[in-house]
Amino acid sequence: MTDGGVRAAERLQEDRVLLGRTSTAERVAAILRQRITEGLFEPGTRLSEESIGAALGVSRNTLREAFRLLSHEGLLVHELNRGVFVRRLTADDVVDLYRLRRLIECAAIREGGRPSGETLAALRGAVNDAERAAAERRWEDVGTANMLFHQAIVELAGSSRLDEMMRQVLAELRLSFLAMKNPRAFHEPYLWRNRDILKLVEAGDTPGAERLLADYLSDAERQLVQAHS
Amino acid sequence: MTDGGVRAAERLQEDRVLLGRTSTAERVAAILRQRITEGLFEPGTRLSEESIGAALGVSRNTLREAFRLLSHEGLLVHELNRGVFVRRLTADDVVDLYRLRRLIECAAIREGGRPSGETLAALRGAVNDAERAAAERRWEDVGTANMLFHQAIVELAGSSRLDEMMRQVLAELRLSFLAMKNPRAFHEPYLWRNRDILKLVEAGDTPGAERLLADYLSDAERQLVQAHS
DNA sequence: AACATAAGGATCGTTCAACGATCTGACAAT
DNA sequence: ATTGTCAGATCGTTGAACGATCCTTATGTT
Repeated sequence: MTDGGVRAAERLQEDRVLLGRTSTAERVAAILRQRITEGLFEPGTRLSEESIGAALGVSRNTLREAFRLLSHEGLLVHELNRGVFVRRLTADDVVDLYRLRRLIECAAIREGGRPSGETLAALRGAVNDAERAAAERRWEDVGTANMLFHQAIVELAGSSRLDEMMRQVLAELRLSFLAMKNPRAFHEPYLWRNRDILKLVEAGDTPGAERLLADYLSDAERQLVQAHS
Repeated sequence: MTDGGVRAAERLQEDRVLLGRTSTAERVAAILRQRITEGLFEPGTRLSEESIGAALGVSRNTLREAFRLLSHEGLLVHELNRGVFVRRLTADDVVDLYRLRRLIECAAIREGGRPSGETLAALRGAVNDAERAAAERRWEDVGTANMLFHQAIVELAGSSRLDEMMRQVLAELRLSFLAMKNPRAFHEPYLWRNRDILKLVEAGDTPGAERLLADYLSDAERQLVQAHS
């Protein structure tokens, strides 16, 4: 094989993740995740193996695997011999989740070196997506884009495990967003604040970005805690 | 019901978690976890559904649920249509894991308020267990007790989710301990360092404890990274 | 000899049907 | 009102089955 061929083959290795086929259980989990986060299944409701399995056309065994995936994400809670339920978050849960967000996101900004081109693109893309969604009055999508922005913030640290932890925190947090009756009033203001944070990150002003981020998180926590009590 | 009866019933609610029975899949996962961390299954080996299922006398479906649990803990990696393998940690993995340990444990010490009687007992118990194991030359158990000590450190923060994250980090880290050929030389020194950290925590010297802890983690990381390259 | 192709076996992914175990709710007995 | 009992619903687990995918080996081609 030529040198060029070797180099091309090496580059292809990066595409292996794109090639990742998904099992039926994972696809089922993705569907349920979507339905839960959009509020079709309210927190506390039980997800019957039989009815959902029949509705989706998958076997009980496969559905159970999907349930287990979502339980590990924190979206469902599994009670032995009783089934799985959509998680119901308490105010304490929200406090705990925001404690983790502060810890994870601030550490990522503080200890993350120069942002790679890839994450920088992700940050800008998330802000742009949020603005576009806001312009079209799709407030749920604004929330999603905002969350992707913060996921990208964590990527600054360059730790795959930290990324995974953040993913989990945000997945749970989505449940708490369901409690906000006015999505626009809740999500829209953070759009501007994210853009401000992005500017400081781009300028290399780490302490400033961390300060803005901390304020952001405190405000969001306050709103959500109030909605959960 | 009398007032006393009501109060007693309320207190019983705290015991509900103790009542948690375990499914077969969870018990199977516990067995496999034990076997993996004690090195019976070396990193990289494939765990066949058929042979292990037959050996343990459980069906393939149940075994697959156990595999999924351990995959989420990071002990196994699942490759579609190829099966599950005992995770093989790289030097990069060790670096990442220690970055998380520093973040989690230092934050727990820094932000944790007065230690509750319960966690204080756990901290002392872990140190005592480690010393007893060392006296009896059970070096693997010394390592286990040391890890329980650091788990208790994280409990200082009082965050159930942080506890869970730490559990996961330590579970993966166990895999890296397998690479150390001399368990005594590796585990024994940390016994004294843990006792020193405990003293400072008891004395309320938070910054001092954090400093000792950071040194501890740096040294351990260095040893493990070397063993993984 | 190097490469491409094909065949075969092993293992996984998924489904299905079945039975025992457990939970829940309702009704009867005290 | 409390307790005991029972039936229905649902979960936990099993075993068998079949297609899909991967790996290895054998075969053929250049």
